[in-house]
Amino acid sequence: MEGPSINILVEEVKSFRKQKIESVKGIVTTIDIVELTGKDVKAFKSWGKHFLICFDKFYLRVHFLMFGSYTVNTPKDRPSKLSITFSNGTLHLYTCSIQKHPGKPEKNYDWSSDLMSKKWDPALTVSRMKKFKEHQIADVLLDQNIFSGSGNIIKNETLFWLQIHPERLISSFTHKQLSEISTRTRDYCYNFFIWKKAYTLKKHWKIYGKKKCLECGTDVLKKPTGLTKRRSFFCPNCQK
DNA sequence: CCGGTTGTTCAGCG
DNA sequence: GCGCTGAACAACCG
Repeated sequence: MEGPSINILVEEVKSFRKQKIESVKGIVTTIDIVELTGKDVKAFKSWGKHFLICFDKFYLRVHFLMFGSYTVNTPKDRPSKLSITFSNGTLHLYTCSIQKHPGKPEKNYDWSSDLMSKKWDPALTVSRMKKFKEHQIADVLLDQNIFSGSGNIIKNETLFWLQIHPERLISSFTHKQLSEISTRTRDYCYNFFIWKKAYTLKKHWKIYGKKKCLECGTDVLKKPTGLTKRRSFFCPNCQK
């Protein structure tokens, strides 16, 4: 699950904000769920791919990784990791990593790297990119400390949009190009958010999962690239 | 039905 | 203590 999806989740649970937890259940073992009962949720936040459930003196950090999912109200046909019931509904979390952290998330998170945040800072992003001169752009676009919330779909689609080869090194770009890459990645995240809410995300994929380049008809290459070895889909003709 | 994956963490090594 | 590698985990889709 990529960053924009977490922002959609935050929207979906808006009605639970500032509500008291009536009951909890789940198979999660990393936290003590009993103590959640009766507490008020102060806020739901996101940072990158992290979904944060904030309480007065601590917060829960939920990460959905590859296979995580959630539902609001309608449970799935298997036990949830954690289900939180309020007077007006229940949030069910499945197959995710849940951690409890003391204090406020503001102490641990810097939103200047979060692509979906109002605090996202393009100049800081470019300066962070420049520290990885000999790394491939595809790897840097997956680095959560630089592009918090970016994932493999966002990486591939943004690089195709920019007609950039995923294995190009950071050192091969000018400052202006790095700036362009960062702002387009942010723009793609906003599109992802809109498209996903409209259930038209897949329809907009131009390279991810494709066999032929939609621009020129060339066979799309599908290759594990860089240190991360995540699959890069790219057109060897269009992307330089 | 099998192979692949919208991802991260950690053990083990040199 | 570092950088690097591969394993482990997990559920759904085509």
